[in-house]
Amino acid sequence: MALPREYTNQACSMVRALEIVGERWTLLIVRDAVFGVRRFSDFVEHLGIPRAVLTERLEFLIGEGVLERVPGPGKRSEYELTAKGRGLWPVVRALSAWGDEHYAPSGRRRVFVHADCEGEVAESGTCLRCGDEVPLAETVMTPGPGLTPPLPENGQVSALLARPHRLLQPVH
Amino acid sequence: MALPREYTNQACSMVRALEIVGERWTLLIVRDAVFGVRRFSDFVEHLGIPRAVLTERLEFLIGEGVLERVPGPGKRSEYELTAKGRGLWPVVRALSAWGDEHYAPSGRRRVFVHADCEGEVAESGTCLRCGDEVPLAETVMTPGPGLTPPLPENGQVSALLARPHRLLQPVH
DNA sequence: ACGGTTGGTTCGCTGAACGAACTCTTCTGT
DNA sequence: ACAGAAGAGTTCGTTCAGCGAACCAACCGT
Repeated sequence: MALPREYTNQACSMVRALEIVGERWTLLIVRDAVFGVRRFSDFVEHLGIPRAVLTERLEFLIGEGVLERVPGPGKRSEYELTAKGRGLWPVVRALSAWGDEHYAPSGRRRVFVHADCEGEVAESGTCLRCGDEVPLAETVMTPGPGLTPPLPENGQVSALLARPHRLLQPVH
Repeated sequence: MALPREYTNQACSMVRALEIVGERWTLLIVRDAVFGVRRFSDFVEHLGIPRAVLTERLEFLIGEGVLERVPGPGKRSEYELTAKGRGLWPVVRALSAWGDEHYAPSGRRRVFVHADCEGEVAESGTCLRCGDEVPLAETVMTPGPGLTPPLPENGQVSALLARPHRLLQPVH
């Protein structure tokens, strides 16, 4: 390919979007960030991504303004979604919904709930009870009937992420 | 990687979804199919995808039940979205919307309209005028202010796709 | 009969992903 | 204060998917 992530010069916004988040691992990193993962080693553990690839992707996403590096406890850096990155939530939700519908034989794996009113968040992003558009920070992830409990060998990040929790809330 | 499109064994539906449509080119093929592209040569022309890769992707998507091969005029085969494939429309819409928002300096490139009532289709997939969920086949793509008119050297498929038309309607 | 179009296949090349090992810094426990 | 562990990457050799140009076979209009 001419340049790594370049597609053709199409006048299409989806092409632009895919040039940012269309590479292997990238959307999974964004999803994990939405779910509260913030540390390098937690991404490595949870995703099984090669460390060099993770380094490159984080750098790239920071450069594109999807993530930003923030100082964590100690001098450790953590990675946090920007507003632009949080704007990818509908993409993550739509993909998860499609996967749930076609590849979850024993029912949905995750159900998202509006924290304020406890209504379920529909695929469109609105609350089925109150009808409002549910912002990311007011969305609670709850395990659905199809979610197999995480095995110990999948590491503790998996276990933490499988517990009901508010999105964007750091797992640690 | 262990297997080509395998990620780790995560109990996550988005991972499953990405194993199907997460590879380079795959979502662009789906988008083109939504926009009415049906022929091998049209995909090649419009996407600039290597023919061998297109062959492999089409085969894979058929195997996964996202596309199906239908006989076209002559003995030519064409590729058509299945119901499962049409279910990816929210993903395409969400990605396009994000791209439009962040990478379209002179305004949105494409605006989707509800054919029946002429209301605009929001990012959530509902019609802003009548409030209904707009099915794919009743959605009309119209060029937005940010759409640069396709150049002749981009081929005639680009030109056809830039004209207002109903989604899923074959371009030829 | 035959030149063009369509729908692929073949093939050598290159670059990205892989994973295991290594480095450097910062905590933590004693 | 010091040893060891953990965190956050870097380095490196291998492998494999994507690339593009060329090739091929069937069909189509004339």
